Amino acid sequence: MKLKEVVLLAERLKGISSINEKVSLLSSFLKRVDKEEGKVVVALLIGENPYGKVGLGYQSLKNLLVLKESNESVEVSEIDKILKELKKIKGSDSLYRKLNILYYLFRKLDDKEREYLVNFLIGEIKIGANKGIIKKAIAKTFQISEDILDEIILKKGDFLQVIEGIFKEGKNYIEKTDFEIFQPFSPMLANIIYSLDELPKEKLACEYKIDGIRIFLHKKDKEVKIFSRHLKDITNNLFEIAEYFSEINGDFVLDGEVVLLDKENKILPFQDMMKIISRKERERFENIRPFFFDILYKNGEKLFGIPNKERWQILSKTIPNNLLIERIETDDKDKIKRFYEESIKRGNEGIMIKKLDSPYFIGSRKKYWLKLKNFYPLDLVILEAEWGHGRRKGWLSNFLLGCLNRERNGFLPLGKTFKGLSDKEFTEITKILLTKKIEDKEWGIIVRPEIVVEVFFSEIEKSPFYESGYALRFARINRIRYDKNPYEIATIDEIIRIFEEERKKKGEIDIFY
DNA sequence: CTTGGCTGCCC
DNA sequence: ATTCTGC
DNA sequence: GCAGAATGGGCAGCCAAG
Repeated sequence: MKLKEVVLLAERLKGISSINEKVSLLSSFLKRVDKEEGKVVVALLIGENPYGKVGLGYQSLKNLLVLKESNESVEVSEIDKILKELKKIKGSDSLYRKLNILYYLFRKLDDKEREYLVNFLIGEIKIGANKGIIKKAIAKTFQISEDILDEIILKKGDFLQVIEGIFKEGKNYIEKTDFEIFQPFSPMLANIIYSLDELPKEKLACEYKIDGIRIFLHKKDKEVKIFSRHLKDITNNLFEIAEYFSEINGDFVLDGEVVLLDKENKILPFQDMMKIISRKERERFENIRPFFFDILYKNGEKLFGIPNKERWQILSKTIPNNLLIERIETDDKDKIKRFYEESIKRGNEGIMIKKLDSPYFIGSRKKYWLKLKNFYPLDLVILEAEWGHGRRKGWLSNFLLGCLNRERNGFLPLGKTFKGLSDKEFTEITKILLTKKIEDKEWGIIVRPEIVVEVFFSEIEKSPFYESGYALRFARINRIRYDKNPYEIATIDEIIRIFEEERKKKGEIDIFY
């Protein structure tokens, strides 16, 4: 199979909107793909390097795009080899050596192939045929039911590994595949809600939502491995937890969240925690603290399918109780409200709300888990706006927000947001902002600070980048305040006040014993 | 040896 | 991580 | 109801350049 054929297919897929049509085109294409090439062809289509990220982004690769066009044909198996090679290159001059390999490859390609490969390497393939569509096509090609395929992918946790297995072994692969301990799987995720009125009317589990790092802890005999939300092995970053658990009875897989505590057992702010935890080498930290809320495997038995309530009971009997997340089970909305308020008071992000009878759905965001998070409103002004890309082409779609400075005669930046506006509002705000333009830039425009927007955000962080010294976390625009002028917006003193109050709240936390 | 750009990965 | 949109 | 696209702040680590 030639690379050119894959690129051509991708181009055709881009132009098709019907899912069925995409699937049948893909399916007839995949039938022509050799057993050994299956993995790399699918990898090219979904834009995921089977050997992992190679440390090259657009800035490093852009020069390869301007080479003189050629038209030799390159086999996908050659691409496969090169991807493997790139992954191995490390150390001094590595950038040069990587680009050198790519240079010899790119010399043989035409412009379309080059553009495609660059997008592939930086993880920006967008042809409207991602894993979901490929899954349907594979199911059709190999006559496997979609549900079974789903199950296998979730159990193995690695999409391309499953694709390779199916190409090489067909239906036999399906029969012998099952969940194994130490093999990470994607986390179950939650949908956001904004008010308790959105709750289903039934008895529910509510848990504190702590602002830390999601972890999966696998243990068998004395061996422990810890994985992150994106399946990275972070055992070394959390060695204290691994050591602690290796002495606990039983084999199991746990789902939880980890934070650091200061000397008074208060949770450190997210930024401070990241500074310590993400270091490769660091001193032992006594107050590293995991909280667990789920168990998916115990002593040889998989627990994905049993109800949440039962998993919680098993979890309670498996680990020391002070490592369980704070949790209540109730159908009383007032109780939930008080639980939420208490969680916020203690400096947490909010609460998780879970259906008691729901299984653990690996890797999917369904309605069985909900999250309710705290946020603040502020009126701010737009200082700059950036042109959007892709489906946002032609709109100003990313806005630098500012607050008033102390003397009330200027504005200070607090970070950007691209969230909250509908397509219609983007059209509208683009028109308005263009009338306020001071200066054209390659990336967008600088505007007179006159458009006031109401912004919701979850937290204020210290910023080493923005002039104000602060930045908003998870900012989104709630509405355009046509009624307000820029001298009525939030001041930097207000920002600092909220920041300090938040930190004080963190000081109030004491759920440890 | 220091600085700064880029990447990957936390949220 | 959040948000909106198209299917 | 879900997947996909567009894009946020900030950290450490790695490498290139000065």
